[in-house]
Amino acid sequence: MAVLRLARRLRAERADDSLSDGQFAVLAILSVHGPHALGALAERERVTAPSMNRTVNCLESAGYVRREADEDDARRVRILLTDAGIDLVAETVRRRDAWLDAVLDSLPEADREAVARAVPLLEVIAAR
Amino acid sequence: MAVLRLARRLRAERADDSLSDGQFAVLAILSVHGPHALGALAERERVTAPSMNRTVNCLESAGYVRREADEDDARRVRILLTDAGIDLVAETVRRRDAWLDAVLDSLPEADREAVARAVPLLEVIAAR
DNA sequence: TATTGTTATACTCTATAACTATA
DNA sequence: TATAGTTATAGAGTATAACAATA
Repeated sequence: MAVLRLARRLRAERADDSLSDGQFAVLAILSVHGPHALGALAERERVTAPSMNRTVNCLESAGYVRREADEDDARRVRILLTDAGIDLVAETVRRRDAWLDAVLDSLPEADREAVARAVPLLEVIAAR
Repeated sequence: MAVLRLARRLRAERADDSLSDGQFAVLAILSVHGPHALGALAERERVTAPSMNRTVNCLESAGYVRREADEDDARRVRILLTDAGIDLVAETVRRRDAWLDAVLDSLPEADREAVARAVPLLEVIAAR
């Protein structure tokens, strides 16, 4: 329950309220893992290709991603962040970090260490 | 990121795939905090009254909640879990616990303790 | 013939506005 | 007149089915 509640709180801290969670998730993937084909994005987010196509269209209209032709296979497209997309991700990370920093600063040092020790374990659990 | 990912993984462990996250959240509230008026449910979940009304209608049709007239104020309704709703919450909790138990069992004792120490801190952080 | 991306269409969830009944 | 709940209608987001281009 604590994890579900905190996730909800974190999602509220974003840099552009006009974008949905799913749209942000795509920007985050592109930021961390680099350019993707449409199908690869759909698979990572576990949505259908048409659904991801719509999400990418929205992000493209907003100027946060662009499509490039794939050099080797003309059927495929490369979807990548624009400069505006890179900035938006950085700003959102900055806001979340700022919020978390403020909360963590209010905790005693021992509690901060306890949280820090648990984070890699949560990563392991989520990966299962 | 770890929290967001784990929350997503946990939401996947449910006892009835035909119900949405929002519908489950209402069952969880009724289970933990008892019967609620429609407006109180809407406020807790931060959705509008019409939206919550629809959610409650779905849960009522599915047989998981029922409406009772409020004794003191004829405008209000009491929304509460049916026996089937109580069972569904218990089964979902059981499944999530079983999944978490299996994952935690694979960790060394020191890691389990580290996770246990962090949980109340995540509660505190999420409450901010 | 299979694969990648796209378009067409429908369904779910949420929202705002308007309505009913009680206080 | 204000409040609690409901109904009517519209806007996102996702899904399946069908289509176009390429391998």
